[in-house]
Amino acid sequence: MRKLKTERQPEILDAALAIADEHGLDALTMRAVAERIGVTPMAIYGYFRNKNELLDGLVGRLLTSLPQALPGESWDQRLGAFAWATRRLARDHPGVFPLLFARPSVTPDAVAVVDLIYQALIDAGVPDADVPRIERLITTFVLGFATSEANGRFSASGDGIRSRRARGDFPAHQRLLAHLDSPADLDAEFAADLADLVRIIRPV
Amino acid sequence: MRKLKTERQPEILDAALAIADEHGLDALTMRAVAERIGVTPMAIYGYFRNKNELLDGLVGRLLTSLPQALPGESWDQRLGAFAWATRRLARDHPGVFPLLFARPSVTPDAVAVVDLIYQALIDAGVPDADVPRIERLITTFVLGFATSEANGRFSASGDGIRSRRARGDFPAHQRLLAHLDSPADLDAEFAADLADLVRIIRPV
DNA sequence: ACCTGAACACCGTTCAAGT
DNA sequence: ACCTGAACACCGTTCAAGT
Repeated sequence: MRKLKTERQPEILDAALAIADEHGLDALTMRAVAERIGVTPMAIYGYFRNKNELLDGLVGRLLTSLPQALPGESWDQRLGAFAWATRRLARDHPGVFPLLFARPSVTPDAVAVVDLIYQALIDAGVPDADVPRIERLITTFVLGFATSEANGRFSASGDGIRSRRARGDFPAHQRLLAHLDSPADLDAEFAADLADLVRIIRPV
Repeated sequence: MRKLKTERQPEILDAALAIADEHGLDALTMRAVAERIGVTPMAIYGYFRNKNELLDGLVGRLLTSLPQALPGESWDQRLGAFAWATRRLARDHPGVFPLLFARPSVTPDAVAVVDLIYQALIDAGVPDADVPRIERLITTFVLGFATSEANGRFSASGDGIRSRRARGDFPAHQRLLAHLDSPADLDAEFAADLADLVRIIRPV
């Protein structure tokens, strides 16, 4: 198992991210990355053992770009900052973002993010024994929401499609017709969801 | 745009699902599917326009296998049935399940599932205007939880890895050490999460 | 009406060689 | 120490042909 070079790793990840952002995840090939940094495909293998490790590197890159906690912020401010930053990440990098769900992240970058959330929950008064569960609850939702947006899972149901389906034997759709095709202000929806989730956390 | 044959579609989807279940999503190639049903790769293209449509078919197959609502069940029974069935689906088909997040599902199968949840929320007393948002909130979490499990996002943090990371500058991890490596009874955790979410729904 | 065969333009990755 | 060139074993998909 040869030792990997690290010098040009950031440059390679930059190129990979740019390709995915511009042309989608499918266009992210070793050959394309190589061409972008002006090198032969095989040169990449000096820096990443294979494509999977390159994708892991990309996930790490996304995670480190999340904001650190600022001193003096309240726990719900810190939680909100994390949530909104995550969502913005998905909007900025819709091609790569879903990888966060696919690859279990135990890199130091990932742990740092988790630690931030743990601390916020502790400060909120969540019992120690419940903190890890609530952390998974929150991040699962936030990641899921952001991934849904990145993949178009929400927007595809707007735009008249769903209401057109409302005939037939979908009685609840029929009843809710007036509420189905709103242009879906996802900012407001996300804010409302976060408020609901915080109600779970907040000590009674 | 030639008309597709439909006769052998179920047979093809069965084969595709079996391959993904047995050898993972990466092994699901047109060539492998063809071989499994004893046909040339090009024969598949008579039934699915391309590989993407075959994957869409697979998603549809998963959705239709979710249980219908039984008459006489309370709204939280119906919601719970959906949630647990979804999670079992992810355990039975970890390779394909994450596709549910990737592909916006507006097929009749998908709408049927959504309609079931809409009705449960209506019965729970959620105001009509809030029902679509709460539906997205619930399904995003349930799908996210099940996908996390299927992808090993949760289990990878158990098994000592996380606690080993707890040194260094991760103070919250340090404090929670005793609670980090529990073998993670995910059944109990999922149940607790659902109970918390139902508290959002249940009218005060 | 349904399927096959051969071919094309790609992949990720290996190995041995070059400077 | 770092990179290249050629090759291998795959992909999805096209087109024209077979029965």
